[in-house]
Amino acid sequence: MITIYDIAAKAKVSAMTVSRVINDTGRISEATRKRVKKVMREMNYVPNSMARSLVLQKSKILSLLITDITNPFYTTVARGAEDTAKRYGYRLLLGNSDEDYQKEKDYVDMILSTRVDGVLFAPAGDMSADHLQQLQQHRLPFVMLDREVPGIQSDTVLGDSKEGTRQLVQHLIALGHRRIALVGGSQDISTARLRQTGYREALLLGNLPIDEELILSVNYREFRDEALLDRMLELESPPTAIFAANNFLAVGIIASLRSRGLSVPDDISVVCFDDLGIASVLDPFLTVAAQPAYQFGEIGMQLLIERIESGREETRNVILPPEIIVRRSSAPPRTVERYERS
Amino acid sequence: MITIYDIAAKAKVSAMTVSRVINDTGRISEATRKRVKKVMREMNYVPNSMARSLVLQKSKILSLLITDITNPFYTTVARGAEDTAKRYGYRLLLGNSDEDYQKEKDYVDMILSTRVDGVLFAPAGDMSADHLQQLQQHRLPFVMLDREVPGIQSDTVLGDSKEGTRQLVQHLIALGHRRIALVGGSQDISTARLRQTGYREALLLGNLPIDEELILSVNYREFRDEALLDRMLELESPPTAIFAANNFLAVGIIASLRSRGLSVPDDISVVCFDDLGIASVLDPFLTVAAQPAYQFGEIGMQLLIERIESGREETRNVILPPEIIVRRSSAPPRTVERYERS
DNA sequence: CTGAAAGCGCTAACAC
DNA sequence: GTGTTAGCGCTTTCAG
Repeated sequence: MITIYDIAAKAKVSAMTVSRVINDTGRISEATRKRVKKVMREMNYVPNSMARSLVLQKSKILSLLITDITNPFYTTVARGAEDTAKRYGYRLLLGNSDEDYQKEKDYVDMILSTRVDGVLFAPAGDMSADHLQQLQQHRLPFVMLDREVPGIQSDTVLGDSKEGTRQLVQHLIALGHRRIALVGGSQDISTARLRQTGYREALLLGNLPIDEELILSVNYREFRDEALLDRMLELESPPTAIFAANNFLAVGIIASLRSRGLSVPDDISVVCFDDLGIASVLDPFLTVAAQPAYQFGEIGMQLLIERIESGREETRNVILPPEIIVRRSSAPPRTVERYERS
Repeated sequence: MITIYDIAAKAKVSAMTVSRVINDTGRISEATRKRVKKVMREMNYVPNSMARSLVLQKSKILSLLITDITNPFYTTVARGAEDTAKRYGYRLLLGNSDEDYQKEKDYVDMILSTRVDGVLFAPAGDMSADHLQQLQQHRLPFVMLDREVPGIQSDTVLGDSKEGTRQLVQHLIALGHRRIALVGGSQDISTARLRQTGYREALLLGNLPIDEELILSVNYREFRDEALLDRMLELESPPTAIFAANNFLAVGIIASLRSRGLSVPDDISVVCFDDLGIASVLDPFLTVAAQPAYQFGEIGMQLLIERIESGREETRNVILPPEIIVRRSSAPPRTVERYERS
């Protein structure tokens, strides 16, 4: 491995001079600078950023920890984060917690030992508090992304789950739906809670009763609760519409419904939070509350980097509103349809 | 920052002993081991992996460089790579070249200076040879992913572009299509070349003439060549089917066709390489040659790690065959349909 | 404008 | 079983 000493020897200067050339610091005569640069090129020298990090006590590495790298929402977040990190000269260490607290913990340990300069952190849920506190204990700056965690104070970039859900459910009500189900996420995730709250508020505002039998809490990542869905569909008065708390749930539910011979939206409407990426271009089908995912990543990174570099102390909390996009998956319920036609 | 010396002092041992406890090396009495561990816990000590890397001359960091983090194919590759890296105790540095040689170069420099142990590398194209050679010069192990680069010898994990394309085009021919267009990628990308070759072979095998007017080479990442498409559609004898060289192109083309009032597959069939992730669950529409993306990432990582850890010298080349999935976007051409019905 | 010495946090090699 | 010494590649500080 070639070091600055090799360069120094060949260029007949000291290691310090080489260092100064690399970092453009201090005064150096144009002659030696040129000579050193030439030698570096000839020897294919690449500075060792690990060694640099060790003495500088900063790594120029940031970590992005997300919960599902396969979900188009987080994929786009990652793109925003990556672009922005690169623009500011940071490298990006990627972590995927899979909504799993244990994996998340492993990553936090790894992040700490890597001495990254900061973390853009999408928590798996409320129990991530332990992990976040660990970061705080080590004075490692972080920005919480997409979800907040009770008891943890930090910069945040969040959507507006309650408001988006309210609008989506009100859209269903306006279409004439009276029996609207909620398939939400685990209640230890802030967005899942807020989406349930938004749902309840919308029903209240619409003077509709809240039926606990129409409320499900399942795993965010994948819908496989066929039995629960069955039970709901076999109720005396089954739902005519379903609000799914995220895109993956919606897709799973629609697949389930279809396998039962039910059609969306003819038999039942489905709407959800978060858009579907390329799927929506091919087939604009799902009515959604689309969130500006790229900006989640971009703004999150900017807050993080700014905090690292400026040492800002006050926390900043950004809320990015969703956009309701009405498409074919939501339609009036059958009964109303018949009624209006008659 | 807490170091092993702090731990050593408090536990009344030498730094070396602490190091041995951390790494589980050498013989240590159970008593001191316990004492040291206790102190480490009390002081919230986390080893500094940078310092460790510096002396060990290996970082336990691998780099994943892909060309489009937004494409479901690479997203799934990333998931396979990430899972596997984690399983073997490696961290993952993420890079996104955007099919851009300059960005790719920036990442290669960054990778080199980070002293990662290896790279899983999806090259932007043939001109990535420079970058790959740079890696070789520095003896940095890498595995080429998805695309090969002429003149570069290394482990590879590739699909079978020619064969997949041949099958897809033969499927179109079997449906009765005689005028089949190719919308392919830039010819400095190995998969784009092979897909064009497969296309030509299929036509030859089907005794169909090759019409250069039906062959387009555009940017892989996004279809925005409306004028070229227009020209093709206005030919005296326009295509009744289009083979798109990847998923994003297919989606772009379908959107374009629809904006012209053309329906897929009623007016024109479209098939492509690579599936669409969640989009295919929601709406199984596109006929595709689906590649096992997760395995691209998983096997690529395994080859890389094995090469790093075993020092294997011979190169290994894995080919993962695609699976043809016939769906609604391909149907017999109108004329034939009429003919068969009469 | 350039250099020498010291140290970032850790571990390999060698004592005892 | 445990400790000492030296050094990984770099930059800071202080001299000159």
